[in-house]
Formats: sequence, structure tokens, C-alpha cells
Amino acid sequence: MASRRARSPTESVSLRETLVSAGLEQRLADLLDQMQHRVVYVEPRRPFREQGAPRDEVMFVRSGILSKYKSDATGRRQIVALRFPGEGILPVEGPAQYGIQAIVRCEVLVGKAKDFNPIVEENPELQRFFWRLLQRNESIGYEWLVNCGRRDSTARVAHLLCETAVRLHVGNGHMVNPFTQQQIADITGQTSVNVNRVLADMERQGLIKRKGREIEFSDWDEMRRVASFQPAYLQN
Amino acid sequence: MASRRARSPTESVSLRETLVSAGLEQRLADLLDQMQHRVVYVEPRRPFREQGAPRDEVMFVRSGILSKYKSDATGRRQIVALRFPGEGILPVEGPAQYGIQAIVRCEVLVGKAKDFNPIVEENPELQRFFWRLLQRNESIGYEWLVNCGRRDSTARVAHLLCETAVRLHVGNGHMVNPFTQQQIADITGQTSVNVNRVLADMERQGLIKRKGREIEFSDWDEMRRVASFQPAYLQN
DNA sequence: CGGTTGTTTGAACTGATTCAATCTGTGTGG
DNA sequence: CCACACAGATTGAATCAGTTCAAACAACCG
Repeated sequence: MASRRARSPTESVSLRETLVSAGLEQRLADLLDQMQHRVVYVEPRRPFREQGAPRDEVMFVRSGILSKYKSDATGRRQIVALRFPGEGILPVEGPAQYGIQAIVRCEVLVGKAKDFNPIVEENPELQRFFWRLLQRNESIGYEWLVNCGRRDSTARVAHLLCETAVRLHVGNGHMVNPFTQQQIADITGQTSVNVNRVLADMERQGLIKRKGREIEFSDWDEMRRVASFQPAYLQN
Repeated sequence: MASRRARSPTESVSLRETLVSAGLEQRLADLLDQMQHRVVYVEPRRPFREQGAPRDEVMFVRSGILSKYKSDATGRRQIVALRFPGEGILPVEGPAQYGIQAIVRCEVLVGKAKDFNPIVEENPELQRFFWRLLQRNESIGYEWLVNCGRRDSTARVAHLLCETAVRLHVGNGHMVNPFTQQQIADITGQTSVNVNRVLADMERQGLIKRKGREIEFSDWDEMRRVASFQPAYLQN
């Protein structure tokens, strides 16, 4: 336990637990847990890390959702990746080509690259763990490209909702949709106006029911079909 | 030198040279060069590796261009990544979520994952090399997402051409365009018909000149502006 | 209550697709 | 050298999906 901040009594955050819940063996999680790290709370709507800044940190999401985003020269914003609880963002050498912002309020564990890298280098099993993590992220990135490049508006939104449900481990067909319509637009490469129409359409067609931010998948199979969602790419 | 096939006198292919030209130190390239590998020639237009097949191989492109692609359930095809000479495709555990096909005729060096992985694990410097490679690929993937999600038709094609020129180390503003218009469409998420119109427009506007497959960048600065091409993401 | 953030709706517009036909260049076999 | 096949490039016309702009509405919060 090397967290820099005092732990409040109600707060059960530890890096070890976070990693174990992400599928890492206890023994290996213990190794990383010795790394100096601190807990940061990230609020949505305000920039957390800027595009172009050095990124010599490891981050692991404990709760909430983080997004990586890029802005085009013309100012249009695209979210290029999401990090759900248990997932992380690894350090890069030199300036990062993307910014980081929260989708919803996040609890994030942050460590330093210079502490993190040697631990990983010394442990082949940790290497393999993070290697697989990178490959899963790559796989998700490819699926997002197919989504943006080749699917129509409805399928894109449906696909994002399916993926989100799986990554949040929603079991009962009932999910509190974490995204604003603008965020869905920024992920799927559309306008928020159109996302609104698509969601309304999906409800009219009986694919989902909505109450405020809650979404119920009334017909999961049909939803998957519309989205052409094949979850294999997530199980990498 | 452990290449399985006899080397013809005119053939100067070696894994070591390929890696050194990709920026790897001689000493480290020598280590990998000891790995069993063979030379394969990959023809465009016919599938080389199928989506869903196991991918327990390392590949390095010696000449030509390889593509990774995915097909949507509706059959629409999206190219999700390119590999230029000196670049490689690393093995994944389990079935691959993408197929591999040549853009133009390729010379590819293929080795086995079970030979490759231990060599990398034993050498922290090799790890770091491939780690950076993965991060560069990630960075390019993010840029492609911005391209597909947030740029208009012209900018997408222009951006692909700019990126290709840089990755091919074209210095004189003159490039033999390696892509068919259908391939450009499959990368940028459009139809070949529209790509044709976009290219014609770009020529009319004096951004490029075309002779068959040859492209001359008449106004590189303007081209970059139209594409909003910031090459930093390639130098990762 | 006023301020802020997010959702919903309408009308006009436009960029890209679709479908179909034609044209061009290249390689192959007779 | 010609005929034929084939891959790719080009063009037109009709259509449509998604954007843009603008305004109104709802929910939340200090």
C-alpha cells in the first residue's frame, strides 16, 4: 500500500483490487500494487489531460468511464477510445496525440511511468498481461473503425450501446446509459441531433425503452442484429 | 541466417536488414534474425489470412503493402490498418478478428509466435522496441478514426494520400499511388464512385496531378491544410 | 429563481450513395 | 497482330441519409 493520500474510511480503493477485478492474478497484482500511486477524481466536461502534453503516467480506472479524444484542425471532436473500470491507460514516450476526459465522474489511480515500466520489464507474466490488454484495445479500435466507416447511423449507435452493455457487465438487459447524446455523437462520428433521432427511432421500433438516462434492451437479439454486434472482439 | 528457403542470388532479403531499416539496432536485429522464418510472396486481390483464423505468426513486410481488414455482417469491407516495408504484424492469442490481404504484391517474412515470443521476453530492449511499435500503430489507428468520423470526403482521401507519402518516405512530391480507388474507399469508408469524384476534384483544384497511377503533389502545403494532416502522430 | 446542461423537434439543404452504363488500359491466347 | 477478357476508372441521374441552423423544452442545482 503506497498510496500517497490518506484513505478515507468508506473508500475501498486499491490498485491491487482494481487489477484483480480486471483479470490479473493476485500475485502479479501485488507486484504492481507496490508502485507509488495516488487516487484522482476526474470530473466530466472539463479537460483532464490535454492533447500534446507528455504522458508519463499509468492510469487505472477504478470507477466511472474515461475517454481518449482527438480534435481535428477544424475543431471537430472525436472520441477514439473508452476505459471502463479495471481498464487502464499506459504511458507513451513523448507527447501524447490524444487528450483524456471523463465521460462520467471517475475514480482513477495514477502512477508514474518510471515506477511502472521497470516492474513490468522484470516480470514476463506482467508483460504478457499488458500485451494482451494492448491487443484487446487494438481489436476494439478496429471494430470502431468498421463502425464509423461502414455502418449506417442506427447501426453505429446500436453497436456502441451493445458494446457498452457488455463492457459494463450488464446482465439483465437494463443499463444506465452513461453517455450524453453529444458523447455518442463524438464516438460514432455524427451530430447530436441525429443521435437523438436514431434513439427515438430505436424506441419506436421496440428495440429499447428509455426513462431518462436508463435504457432497457427490449429485444437484445434484434439489437445485436441491427448493430451487427459480434462480441468476440471484446474477449481477446 | 535461418531462412528455410534457399536464397536466390538476386534476392537480398533478410529479416535483420528489414528490422534495421525499421529503426532497430543491429545488435537486436541479430537476435531476431536467428529466429526460423520464411519468405512469402503475397498477391493482391486474393485472401492471404482469413478473419477468425488463428494468428500464431509474426510477419514483417519487406516490400509492398499489407492491409488488415474486417468485413461487416452486411458484407461491407473496411481496411483497418496498413503495413509498409519495415513494419510488421505481431501474433495474437486465439483467433484474429481481422483478415490480411495485400494492397500490392508483397514480400513478407513470416516466423512462428512460439519462436518469436521467448526472444522478445528475454530482451528488454526488444520489448521496448515492439512496445513503441504498438503505440505507433495505436496512434495511427486513432488518427484513422478521426479521419472516418470527423472529416469530409475530400479531407479523408487527402489525409490518406499525405500519410501514405510520409510512410513511403516520398521526398520529391512524386508518388506512385499504390491504391486502387476501391481500396481508398475501403480505407476511408466511402464508395469508389465518390473517391473517383474526389480525386478528380483535387486535380481540378490544382492540389495534385495524375498520370495513371502516378500522383504529383503540386501544392503540398495546401494538401496538408485540406487534409488537416499533422504528421506528429507518425513519429511516435 | 436563474443559470446551465442536455434533449427534442422542424425545415431546408447538401454531400454522398446507388445503380447503371461506358470507357480505358493491360495482359493472354490464337 | 488482333480478339477477347478483365480490372479498374469515369460519368450521369435519381435518391436519401445525415447535417445545419434555430428554437423550444426539460431537468437539475445552488
